[in-house]
Amino acid sequence: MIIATIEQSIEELSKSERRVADYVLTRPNIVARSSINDIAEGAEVSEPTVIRFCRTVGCKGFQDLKQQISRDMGRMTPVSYHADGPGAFELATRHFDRTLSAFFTLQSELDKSALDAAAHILSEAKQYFYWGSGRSGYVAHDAAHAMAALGRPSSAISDGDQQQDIAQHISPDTAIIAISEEGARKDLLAACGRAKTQGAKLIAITQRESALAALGDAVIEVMPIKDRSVFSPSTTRLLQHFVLDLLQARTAMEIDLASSQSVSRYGKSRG
Amino acid sequence: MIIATIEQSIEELSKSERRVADYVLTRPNIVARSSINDIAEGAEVSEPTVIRFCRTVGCKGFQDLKQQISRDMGRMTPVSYHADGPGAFELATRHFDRTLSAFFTLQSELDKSALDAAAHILSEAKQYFYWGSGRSGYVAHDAAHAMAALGRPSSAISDGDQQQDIAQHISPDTAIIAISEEGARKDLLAACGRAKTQGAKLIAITQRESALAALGDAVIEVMPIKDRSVFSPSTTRLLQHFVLDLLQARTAMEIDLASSQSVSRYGKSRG
DNA sequence: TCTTTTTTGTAGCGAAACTACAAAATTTCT
DNA sequence: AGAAATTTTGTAGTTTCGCTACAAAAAAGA
Repeated sequence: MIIATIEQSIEELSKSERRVADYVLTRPNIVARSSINDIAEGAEVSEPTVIRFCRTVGCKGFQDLKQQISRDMGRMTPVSYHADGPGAFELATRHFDRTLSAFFTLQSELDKSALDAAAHILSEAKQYFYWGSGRSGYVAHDAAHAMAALGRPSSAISDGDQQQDIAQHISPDTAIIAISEEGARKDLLAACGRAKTQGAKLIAITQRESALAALGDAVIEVMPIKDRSVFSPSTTRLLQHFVLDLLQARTAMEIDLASSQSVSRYGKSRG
Repeated sequence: MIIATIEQSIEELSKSERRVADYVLTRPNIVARSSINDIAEGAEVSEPTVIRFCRTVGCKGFQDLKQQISRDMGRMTPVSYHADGPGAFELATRHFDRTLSAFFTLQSELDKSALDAAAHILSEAKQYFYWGSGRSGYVAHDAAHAMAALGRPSSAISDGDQQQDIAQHISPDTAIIAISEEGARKDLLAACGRAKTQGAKLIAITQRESALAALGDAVIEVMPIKDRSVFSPSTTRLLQHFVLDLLQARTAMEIDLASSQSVSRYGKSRG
């Protein structure tokens, strides 16, 4: 943001200060590693002018300017991540690129309050079912495996019929975690709907505004990555894994918190 | 990704340095605006210890550390505000950081010739077995599922005994893809050894210099991510998934290439 | 237990950021 | 145009900061 600020306020600057601005704008990365002296020499002004420049563009001092520039650079880097360059055509590079940018996008779009809501549901449920079909089925199994470490019974079902059978007799203290890229599978939707009428809570890990998302008590949005290249690996399932890791960790915290609070309520009252 | 680097190298630090690490990790934003003195006092160590800490985690000095932290904070503070609970933002952020940096590391260390070698083996084999235990088992199943799209019989076995049974009667036109974080499971190693004596080819997806790696005809190195934080999601398995995606795509190309060459031999000879 | 190695802190140096003040340069007003 | 006022820029100096050299303390090994 500081870079933009400098660009905008460049007209209000004095002659010398403008030279500093030019110098900074043309090589921000270098400036972030330079001393005042370096910049004063480079822009051919005196050191205090550099400091005055910092103040005029809204920084507390030179250190502050450098820091804000670094921050900006951090924001810039991931966006235009080696879009081209030697070997950009190469398979591994392209795949890396695509995967990383998918993660960056997820990072910026992830709704943390939804994550909290989901973790809260899980912390209050007594048992978990992970439902997913096809490739999401493996994700479900993996997540159930990991979740078992929290001490609650958790299992994964990747068969639609089984899901429906279970939904018939599900108890209200159960949480369903439904995983689906598109969120449109009929059998999964039916099973989830049935489970909800039985009182179970539903956490949906799927695409925004899908039918499954509409059903969920908490919805963690994971966008399906469309990729029409000949050999299309499913990046989405990596994101699903990631989100479920996050959910597990968050739930563990939630449970931990709840138990320590109930301890203190009885054991550590002060007065 | 200095934050993740610090988290990962925390076990290699000395007692005092670890206190600095704790201090920095719990308030990175403040540290980015502090002097060495502030941090020395806050972490209750001497100033040189702080500098030594910077060096151990790979920074050039204290300034460099601050700058990298600022950069990270820029990356971590996207559009969405962290207006939600105290824990959620931190958790998600750190997890993103850790995951992305793992991918970056993998990218820089991935041996593409090993990938080619493995793809070549797969293109010549008639059937595939994916072997993995525990959490790697789910990875194996997922990969086998995806590989089936190439038209070769492929299956996943996550049980050690079954692996050994199969190894006994394996045919030489089989390729084993063994997936293991540590690469030290005895039953898996025994099965792989047996399969090799039967003439099968072995592709190892595991850590460098492990026992399993020593056995492999092609070895794709995936480093295990040590993380002793209370709730530790397995980033390594994401890398495994990724590498297997890459392998699948590369193999598809290889097969495609081989078939088109044999076509051209008869149909497109030039002269 | 004594030696060797590692870890941590003390003291001090040089450079860096910042301030106070004065000299130019620019503008304003007669 | 020329003096006063104002703004802009630079010089010199102060303080703080980052860093290094070295020594003390702690831990590990013999």
